[in-house]
Amino acid sequence: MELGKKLKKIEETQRKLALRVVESPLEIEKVQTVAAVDVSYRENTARAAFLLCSFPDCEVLKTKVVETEVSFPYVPTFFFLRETRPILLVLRGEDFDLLLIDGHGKAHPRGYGLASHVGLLIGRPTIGVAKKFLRGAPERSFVRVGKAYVSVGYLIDLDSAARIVETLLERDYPKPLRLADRLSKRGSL
DNA sequence: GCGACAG
DNA sequence: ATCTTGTCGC
Repeated sequence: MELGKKLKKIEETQRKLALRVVESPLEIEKVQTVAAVDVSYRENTARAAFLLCSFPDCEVLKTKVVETEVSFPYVPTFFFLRETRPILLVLRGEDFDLLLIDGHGKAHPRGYGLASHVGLLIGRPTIGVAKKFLRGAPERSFVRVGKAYVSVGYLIDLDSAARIVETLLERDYPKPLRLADRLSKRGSL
């Protein structure tokens, strides 16, 4: 089956899974640790970085890096096909109260971006944090915090997500994600 | 056919 | 995301 046809089927899957995204307030007082993940590429290798820090202080508690073969090309609005695997790999065995992901959650044409997909798979609260707006995102599905576009990933609501990202903001971008980005690109902090 | 489009 | 020189500004 050609790629276009496959993507059509995947679109349907995204719409179906979007219905299973749980959106609910998260008690910020109970958040003690926040994790962030980011992925960088080098030829056919994806390098996923995991960073755990305390909340709200954001003291780095742990870092981890794993590499894996890249399995899918980057296709806008199908970004999750490319990054889900490396992310699940680096998250294996890790624990945290909340996860920040470099990509959109509900701020997506079908209301189901990478952050929602990862959240649904691991059953933990996730927040989508992107640097750019994605054409086709539903009205009011995101909020601007600093320079970031924040949206609901899973098990959280937009209000809680915005407040948490606000708390972690450093130079207009959440610190854990900046560190995870550096970690994935350089291999160390 | 052309343009736009998370990372 | 990644490839990359010089250049502008604080």
